[in-house]
Amino acid sequence: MSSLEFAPPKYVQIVHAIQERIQDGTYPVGEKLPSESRMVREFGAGRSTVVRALQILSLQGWIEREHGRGSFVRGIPQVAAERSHAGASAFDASEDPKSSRITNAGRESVAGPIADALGLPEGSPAIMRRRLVLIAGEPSELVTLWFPLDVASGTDLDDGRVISIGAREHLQMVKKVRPARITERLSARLATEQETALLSLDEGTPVLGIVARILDASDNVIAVADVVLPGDLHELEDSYPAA
Amino acid sequence: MSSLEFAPPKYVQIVHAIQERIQDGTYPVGEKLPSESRMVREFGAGRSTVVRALQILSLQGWIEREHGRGSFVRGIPQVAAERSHAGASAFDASEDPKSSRITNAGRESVAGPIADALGLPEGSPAIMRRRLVLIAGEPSELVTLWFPLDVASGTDLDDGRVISIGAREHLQMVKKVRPARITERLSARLATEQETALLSLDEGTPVLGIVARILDASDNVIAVADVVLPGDLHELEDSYPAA
DNA sequence: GTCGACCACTTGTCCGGTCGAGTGACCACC
DNA sequence: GGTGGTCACTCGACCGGACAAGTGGTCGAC
Repeated sequence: MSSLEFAPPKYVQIVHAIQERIQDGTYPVGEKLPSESRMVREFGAGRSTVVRALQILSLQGWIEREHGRGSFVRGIPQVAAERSHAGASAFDASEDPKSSRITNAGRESVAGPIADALGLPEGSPAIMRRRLVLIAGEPSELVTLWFPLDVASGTDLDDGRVISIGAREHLQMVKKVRPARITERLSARLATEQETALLSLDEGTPVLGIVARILDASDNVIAVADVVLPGDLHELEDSYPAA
Repeated sequence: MSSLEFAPPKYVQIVHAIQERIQDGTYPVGEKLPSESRMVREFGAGRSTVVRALQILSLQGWIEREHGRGSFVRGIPQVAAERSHAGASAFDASEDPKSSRITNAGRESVAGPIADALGLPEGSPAIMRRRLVLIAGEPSELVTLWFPLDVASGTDLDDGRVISIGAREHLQMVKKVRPARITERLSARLATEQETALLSLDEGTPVLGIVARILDASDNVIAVADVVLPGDLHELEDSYPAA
């Protein structure tokens, strides 16, 4: 197979060329790019092809286009450091016996924020699956996944044995449900007695508590992830543009 | 002035028309949109104008385009509920005496995470501006803004009097600095003695601690916001797509 | 029933052209 | 020195055309 078969479209080639020149300093931050008509000549392309490339670079944050003035280098866009989305991670994780342990699984009654998150009345039954995440063999995080009965029926989620592919994959495979969106609530509180015991914490240790609802495309709850992160072990990071 | 002067570009009109039809059910979710050439005829536009509109709708998540098949309705994109960005809010807020009180302001030495965040050696001087946020007259949040000396010079930030427009506007006006990006670190910890006193907390109260770096377009730190949210009063919310 | 060819339809890429709107520099006039 | 007009340059919107690549249905041959 000839390498010609894999040539990206011209507009993509222009995007890449300009990105490289910004990265290697040929086009310094704050400076003006060559005009569209110069680029037309340089790249041997049509103007709208060049414009298409420039519009993509503008959308991505590499450059800024000003009507009547030209295009200016903004710089290498900082890829928004993807916030460690604790809820998503908890739901997505595979169950590796080297780094986690299923503490229990089965049918339980829901209460408080979990009942709210599942949209069930207090005391309703749901399927619960709890695991302790270990780092270097030490308890680091407690994750409890909750599933509505109808979602969990026909799966192994209520069984204490390891599902090595993890709950999400298992659910997708067996029930064909796909998560579309996740909403999280996050607070600082003191660890409960149970959490203190399972996580081997000191009495009165502050934790980050995260309750994440895992929703499908129709906004039905397919799972709730209850994540407990001891304050002295965990810090969440986030990065976003200023308005 | 004739209303014609405010007519949006044609491609924007097409975007809006299609959005409305998706919203009112004319184009149901999952169904196929009319082809490009049909739209050319309907909207009396050029094909590339129609394509431009469709590409925007695709980028926004309203539709999905498949080569050789057509365009399909995805649905009304869930606007990611903007996470309450505590760091940004803290930096942006105006200083309204009805809802906040400046507790102190002036030159201080930096230490620990604040020194790190400012990129200064331990013990270096910086300008500090602390305010207590009140809700219904009760202490609710403690915000300490830190500024490098060079950034704060020539401003009123080290003065305890109220800057009603807020630190950010003041800084932008006086020093022409513009924030471009914000990075946050967030943890659960116990309130310090000072925080306990200022916020009228019980001993040993867990708080959400947020240290936000406010960066300009060249990634220089223009401010650090140190935000303390008592756990029993505050909960952060976030919403994001599942991968 | 299966497979391949053909066809109509569809989107993807690319080109070239025109006109409008905006910017900044320069020059003439007051 | 200030103001207004002009000009060259620049990007924004829009059009039309051509060819490539992909999809799905139909039909004929085996």
